[in-house]
Amino acid sequence: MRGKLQRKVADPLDDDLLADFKVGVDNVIFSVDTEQNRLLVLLVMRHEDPYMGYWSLPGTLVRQGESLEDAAYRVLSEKIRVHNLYLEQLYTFGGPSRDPREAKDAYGVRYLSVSHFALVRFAEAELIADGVSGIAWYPLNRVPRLAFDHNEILNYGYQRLRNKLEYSPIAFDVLPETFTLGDLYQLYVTVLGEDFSDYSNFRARLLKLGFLEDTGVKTSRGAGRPASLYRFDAAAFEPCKDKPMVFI
Amino acid sequence: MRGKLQRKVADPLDDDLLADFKVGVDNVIFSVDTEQNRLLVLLVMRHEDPYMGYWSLPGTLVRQGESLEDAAYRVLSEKIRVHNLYLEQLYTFGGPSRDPREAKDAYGVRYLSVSHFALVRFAEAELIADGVSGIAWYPLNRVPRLAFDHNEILNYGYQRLRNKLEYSPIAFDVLPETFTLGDLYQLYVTVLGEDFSDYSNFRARLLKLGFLEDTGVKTSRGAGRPASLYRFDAAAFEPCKDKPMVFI
DNA sequence: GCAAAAGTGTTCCGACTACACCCATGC
DNA sequence: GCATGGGTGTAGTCGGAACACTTTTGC
Repeated sequence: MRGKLQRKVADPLDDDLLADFKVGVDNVIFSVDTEQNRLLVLLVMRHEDPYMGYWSLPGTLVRQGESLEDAAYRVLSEKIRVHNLYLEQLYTFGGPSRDPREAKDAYGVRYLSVSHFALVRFAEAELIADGVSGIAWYPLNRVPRLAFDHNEILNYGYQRLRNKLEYSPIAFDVLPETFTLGDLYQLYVTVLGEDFSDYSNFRARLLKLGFLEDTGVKTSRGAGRPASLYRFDAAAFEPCKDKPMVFI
Repeated sequence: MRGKLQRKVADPLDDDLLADFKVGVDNVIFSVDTEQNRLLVLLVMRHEDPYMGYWSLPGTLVRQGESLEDAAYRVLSEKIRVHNLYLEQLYTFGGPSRDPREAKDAYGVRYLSVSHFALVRFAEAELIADGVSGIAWYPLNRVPRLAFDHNEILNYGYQRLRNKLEYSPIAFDVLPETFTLGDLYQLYVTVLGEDFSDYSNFRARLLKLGFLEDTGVKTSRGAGRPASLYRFDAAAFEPCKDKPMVFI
């Protein structure tokens, strides 16, 4: 049972010293409601101990044969129906005793959380209500005390969101196929804050980068001059890849 | 045995579906040999299957009661004696079948690697030879095919090193208490490449930032004008924190 | 003196800031 | 007309790139 193959380190070490882990995936799922200028995060209500009655990040335990990323996508698809999204791994939280269940377990099973960060298109995202479990978009500034260390994970995810938005084209993963520069600006303002940049400078900078294609089609939304619809040109963006591109 | 507390997801799910994990920590440990202008990574030779005879990143399995970070520091301290270093979590690699041992195990135990990235002071680092296991600094451009997915992890770590060096003051964690601006420049050139910046511009930029304190002491190394020894002033750096500081 | 390395200064140019201003629509 | 939002232009400024130049040492 405990043959040579079971040993990894050079000096023979009893397997009993090693921790056994259940690995969970917790997702920080963001969405931007451009109508109301709000940055939202998806939370679910827990109906089991520990932390029964607390809101938490949507998560799951990783199954056999399932990759971490697959698990992250599964959590997401169990909670919302959405086509356009960006998802990446965030950080792994794995200190002992971050999960109260550890103490109760004679064999010292540890619970580790590989957190992921996602940005989804709000207009398109349809929450899946399974009858019992609560699920809701929370404005970021009204998030309550969450289960486990999920507040910490959420903060970490928020930092990542801001960085990604500044240095990567993830906004286009979450905007419609065509969009106005006003839409794009709104998205940035909602996440980064009102004073991150002047609109006309933002506009000039982005157009100069050359990967936004003007479709020529105009759209009118209520009062004001109709806006051009633009399209993100992935091919034209290629050269900008790797290069730090700053929207600040 | 499988009571209510054992269940996490809303719909009852058999625990047998969940994967059991052993969690490993693999470290990408970098060091800069400024004498020879080489970027080095620490590798150890494997003496067990799988991948017996291959070089690999130094790693270990996480023990009971041990945090991920603790495990990372333990690996490091088992391989080298060093006082000054920077260490942070890198990424978690956890796809199924990334470790050949998984297939042989009837219970489908998975091996997950929480990789860490470290930068240590080369002059001070003393390798710990334990008699049997090979251990060596490899120049980054001469790294062979490594065990597992360690080449991929190494690449990921190298990207992180470059980013950190550009945006964080980690260089000062790994330089002596006092150093010349030439030393600092050498470090940057070795990691980022010859053409990352002109020396005098690099110099002017850093001095203007105001967190390098001139000790007044001069040092002469062979020919050439003696250089001032500088000290990193952590207090003066505080305001620069968070702000993106670019050395490019 | 000469080479080598440290340190200073200067010019050019592109990029970002902060506005002012024109354009096209709904009402 | 006028409010509203889209779109363009410009003057001032800051900072980085490139490179010339000076200073201080060893030999």
